[in-house]
Formats: sequence, C-alpha cells, structure tokens
Amino acid sequence: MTVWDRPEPPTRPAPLDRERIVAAALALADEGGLDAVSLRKVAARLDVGPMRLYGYISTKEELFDLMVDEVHAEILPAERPGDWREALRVRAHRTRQAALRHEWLADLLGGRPTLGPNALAVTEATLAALDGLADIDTVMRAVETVGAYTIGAIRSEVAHLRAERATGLSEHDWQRAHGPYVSRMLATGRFPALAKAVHDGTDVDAETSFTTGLDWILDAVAAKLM
Amino acid sequence: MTVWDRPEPPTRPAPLDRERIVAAALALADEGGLDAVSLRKVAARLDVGPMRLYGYISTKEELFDLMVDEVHAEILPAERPGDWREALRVRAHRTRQAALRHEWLADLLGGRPTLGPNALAVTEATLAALDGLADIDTVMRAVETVGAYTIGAIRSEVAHLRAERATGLSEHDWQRAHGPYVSRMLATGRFPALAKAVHDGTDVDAETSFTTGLDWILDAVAAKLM
DNA sequence: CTCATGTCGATACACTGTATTTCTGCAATA
DNA sequence: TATTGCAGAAATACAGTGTATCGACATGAG
Repeated sequence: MTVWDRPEPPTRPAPLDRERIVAAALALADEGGLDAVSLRKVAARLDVGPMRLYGYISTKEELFDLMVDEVHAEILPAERPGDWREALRVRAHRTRQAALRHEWLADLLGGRPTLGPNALAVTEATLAALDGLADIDTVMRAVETVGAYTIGAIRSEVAHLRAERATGLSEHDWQRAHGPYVSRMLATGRFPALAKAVHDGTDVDAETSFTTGLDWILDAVAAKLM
Repeated sequence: MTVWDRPEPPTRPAPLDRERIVAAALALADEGGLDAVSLRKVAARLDVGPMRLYGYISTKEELFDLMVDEVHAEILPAERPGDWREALRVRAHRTRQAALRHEWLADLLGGRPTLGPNALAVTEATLAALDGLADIDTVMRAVETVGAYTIGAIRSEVAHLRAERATGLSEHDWQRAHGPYVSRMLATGRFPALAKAVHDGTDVDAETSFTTGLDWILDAVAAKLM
C-alpha cells in the first residue's frame, strides 16, 4: 500500500462565496455569451445545487451587476495618468478592450447604473484626474459625455462584429457581408446618399474608428474645460 | 328587432401579418417592458396560437428587430432639416424622445445593427443632410460619433430613470436616491473626488444634460467638417 | 367522391428563475 | 449519553419561456 493507493481525501468543496460564483458566471459568459449564464449552469460549475446561490445573490440581475463590477477591476488603470486627456482616453480604451475580451459586457454596459466598488474606483480615478480643471458640473459633463460615447461606440462595434461573424466569416465588405437584403435595399435607389457612402467609403478598422471619434470628442471637451 | 339586437357578425379575426404582430408586441413592451414580450402573450393578444407567429417571424430576436425598426418611423424627421447641424441634432433628440416613449428601446439600441427600412431611411436622411460637406469618410465618422453618443447617453439616462423609480420615487438627490449603500461607500473616504462631485454638483435635469453633451459633440464635428 | 396539399392548432421538450418543502447533520440541553 | 432544536443544504415544485414536431382539418384538384 503506497501513497498512490491511498484515495484522495474527498476534496471538500471550497466554501462558496460571491467571488467564486461571479468567477464561474464570468467564465460561462466568456465562453458562450450572456445567455449561456443560467443560475443552474453556474451552480453546476461549482458542484452545488442551484438554490445555494440564493444565499449569496438575491436575483440574477444582481449577479450580472457583480459581473460588470468584476470586469471594472480590469478597467481601472494601473498607474496614474499624465493629464486629464490621457485619463479620459485611457478609460475609454480600457473599457473597449475589456469589452473585446468579454463581449457580453457590451450587452450590459449602461444598462443599469454601475455602483460597485470597482466601478466607483474607476469613476473616482477619472474625476481625480480632472479635478480643479473647471467647475465640478463641467467636469462631470465631460466625464459623462465621454462615457456615453464610449458605451455607444462599443455597443455598435460589438454588434457589427457579431453580425460579421454570423454572416459568412469576415467578408469585410459591408454590403456583401450583410447579405443580399441590404444590397437589394440599396439597389432600390431610395437611399442614394447611403448607397454612395457604402460604395465610396473606405472601410477603416474598428479601432481607428473608435479612436478617431474619441479624439474628436476629447477635442470638444478640451475646448470646454479651459 | 333593431340593428342593435342583430348580433355582430362573428368578426372574423383580421388576417395576421407582420404589422399586426409587431404592433401587438410593441404595445406589450410599452406596457410592461421588454420582458413582458413573450411570443405566447403576443399571440394571445391576437387571438392566435403561439406557433402561428412563426409563419411571419422566424425567431424572437427578429421580432425585436422589427420593433426597433417600427419605432424608427417615429424618429424619421417630418421635414427636411435646415443644415447639417440641425439634422444631427434633430436625429439625436427624436431618438431620445422615442426612447422616452418606449423605454424598452434603450435596451435594444445599438444591440444589433439596425438595417430595417425605417432605420435605413433615418440614416439616409442624415447622410443626405451632410452630403458634400466633407469627404465621405469624415461624414460617416461624424454621423457615427453622434450616433454613439446618442445611444450611450440614452441608455444611461433610462438606466438612471429606472433606478430612481425603483428606489423611492424621485428622491432626486443622487446620494440618497441610491440608498444607503452609496452613502456608506462615499463615507469611507476612498472616493474623495466622487464624494466632492456628489456633494457640490448641482443636479441638472436629464434633458439639458443630454443637450449640453450633444452640443459639445456637434461643436467638435463642426471643427472637423469644415 | 376521393385524394392530396398545405395551413393551423395542440402537444411536447428542454430549459429558465425562483418559492417552498424536505432532509440532514451538528449543537446544545436534559 | 440521549434527545431535541435548528441551521443550512438539497430536492422538489411551479409557472413560465422559445421553439420542434405531429396530427387534424379544410380546401382545392382530378
């Protein structure tokens, strides 16, 4: 009888807590999108009955809130940014990167107020970088405006990305990618400006698109802040 | 025996079509939000078995797409706008108004590419108003940037609005409205800039907030277009 | 009149979030 | 030590979901 014969102790399951639950849900969402996250599947992944979760979470929405806040830990920048513009830009870019790592984030962003500790920390860091540059109301407006753009742009980008993935992989020509329907629509002649735009426009990659729009907005903010 | 005694003919149910289905779904959503829309309830409202719907719609997502496009009919401005700035502003404001009439729109906006005829018409009108002001790529960037801001701002506004409605009606003080949790968080001293902002900031109403941010962005766009 | 076709309804399935009830193992008391 | 009480976990239950499948039926053709 060697050690190898001795059966493992029954590996008492690690005690359950919010962190483990959120981690499991996050993994599920990363693998299969938001609607791969069901309380039953989360529980199964933790070798636990579904009802156990309700000791730590009171509703599925709450779980989503926790997931969103968890990701905000990745968004919080590592080091203090140089100036206000850098701070706003970094926040936007890190949010976008997080959403590309966790596409489901795009579905949740802006859907409910994000008041978790990590989200608050991100806001705090941003506000701190703008502190004193103008009256508080202006500063708030700046932060919120950039935030709104960020959310909207990310949502659109992810939506576009998914559509591309669904319709033949990465035919990156807009018209053909969205199938014959759009082509037919444009061919009707009812949308001349749109048709011209689709035909003559160069398709720039998503990142520069995001960055360009962001820079415009930062320019606008700069004009108001000083 | 008068006409009043004569029983109504059995009012053969109006023939089913996409329009009627979408209208029913829209009504349901207006009354009870997006998750009051189930295929069974939509069907019930039309006095029809649930499976009938699949003759006109192939999935629930498709129904949502149709709903979104339907609302875009309300967004399409009645008359041709004066100049490009007016065009962009009007599109943003009409979108916001539509989202306030149909709050569920906030949940769907930007979630998937909107390619329905009405949505295309809105885009067409916008592009037409900007035609020739700059090269097409710049024009596109302008439209998309404003669009991204609009989506993000609307989402945040509706999220805020719902939260306010959930936590004691319309205590319009941010801190108290979000319950003791946020107060406690701010009291920890870990978020001094945020605390100051909450404390010293005047709370402006949502509409001017939206308008201000929009104007900033339009200024930025103006600088790039000319 | 019979038969085929195609539409409509009912039924069925796998799954969801969550409430409620049942069980189980440990603590403290008698 | 034996018994009881109780907390925490598990199982079951319920009302609903989106959608596939199958059986009936009505209508048109031969």
